[in-house]
Amino acid sequence: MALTNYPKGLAKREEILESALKIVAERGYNRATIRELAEAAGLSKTGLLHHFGTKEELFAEILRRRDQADEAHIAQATAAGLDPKISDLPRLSSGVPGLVQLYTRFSAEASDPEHTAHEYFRSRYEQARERSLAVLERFRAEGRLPESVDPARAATSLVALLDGLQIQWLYDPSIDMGEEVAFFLSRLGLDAPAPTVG
Amino acid sequence: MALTNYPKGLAKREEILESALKIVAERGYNRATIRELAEAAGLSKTGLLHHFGTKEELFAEILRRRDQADEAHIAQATAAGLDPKISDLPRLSSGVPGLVQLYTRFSAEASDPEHTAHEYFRSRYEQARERSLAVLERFRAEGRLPESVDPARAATSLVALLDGLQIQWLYDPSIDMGEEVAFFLSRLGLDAPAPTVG
DNA sequence: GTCTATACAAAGATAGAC
DNA sequence: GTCTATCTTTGTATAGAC
Repeated sequence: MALTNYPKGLAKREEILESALKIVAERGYNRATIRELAEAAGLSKTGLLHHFGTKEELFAEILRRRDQADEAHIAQATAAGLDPKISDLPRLSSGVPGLVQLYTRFSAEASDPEHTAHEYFRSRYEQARERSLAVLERFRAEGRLPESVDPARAATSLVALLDGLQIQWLYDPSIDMGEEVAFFLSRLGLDAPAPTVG
Repeated sequence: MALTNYPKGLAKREEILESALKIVAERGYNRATIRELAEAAGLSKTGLLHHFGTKEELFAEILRRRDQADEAHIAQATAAGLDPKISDLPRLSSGVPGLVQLYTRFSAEASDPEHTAHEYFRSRYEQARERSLAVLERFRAEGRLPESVDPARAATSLVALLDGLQIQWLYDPSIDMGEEVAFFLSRLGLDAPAPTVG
């Protein structure tokens, strides 16, 4: 099990991730077996495992990519002076059923401290809370967030809300995650305009 | 694969569920294999499967039991005139790591419409929203909930919050789910005393 | 390093005897 | 109603070819 940095290996990993992402997005996590992912990438089971070691590590990598893609979107929008809204977050990767399923299931599975991806999720949640907290504290400093709101509690709740909404949305796509988040933010007592990410 | 109603079968199923619940609660879902659950219940793999058909149905039944136990707790407290608080909800079965892991992972897995437990979760979420909505509308009628709050949105968010908090709590047990829920309810503008369930 | 073929273990499910 | 034996699928480990 490698993870080399040679050009050919890098390229192949990229190719594998891309086709795996497509399969998961289209057919869901349940149906994504190693054999299937390998075929889609045009190599044997073991050929695929050579690049990622285990199935779990492959999926962990897919989720890291998802995070990166979301980051990139936000950074790009910010650079373009678009001031991305927090309530737009669900419209990113959180709107792709297969990925949401992968993310939710994996986050439950990896709650076992022995799991390969445990540390990834632990620190991911920690960071999510910290980032939310930083945004809320900025609002506080700007006088846009009431003194009665504990930013730390609000940050944890916001992260939880995003996770929970994704699950319900899988069962009922008519749920408007963006509106729900906007609702929550408005209940925090944030004054207009709509709060931004960065 | 049966699910008979003969006394002996019923008793055995009860016994299986009880020992399975214990194993899942103690060691988590990942490590709970059919073989292990069968041994704990004192029969063979197939002996166990005879009673539930598939692994998935066994676990679905465990979750139904969890719901029923929670219901019973609430009903009992209500009968005793204790007026159970919404913010106490997380202290019920939501405080048992193995069960929370099972619940979360299963809810993600069963988002696939083909999954045995899909309908169970779909209607469970629907009911959870409806019940929350009913409570909030009662508060509205009593003049305790501001007109500015859309009860339906608040209900969906409340259910999502409970789900999301459980996941984060698996990774960081220092998160106080009860306090977070109380925080959310207070941001809805509910006046004291703390809102009750029934 | 990259990859294939073979072999293997564990899990869930099925068939049929008792 | 329960068991033994069998089958299939999944993920993984090993050996070795290019």
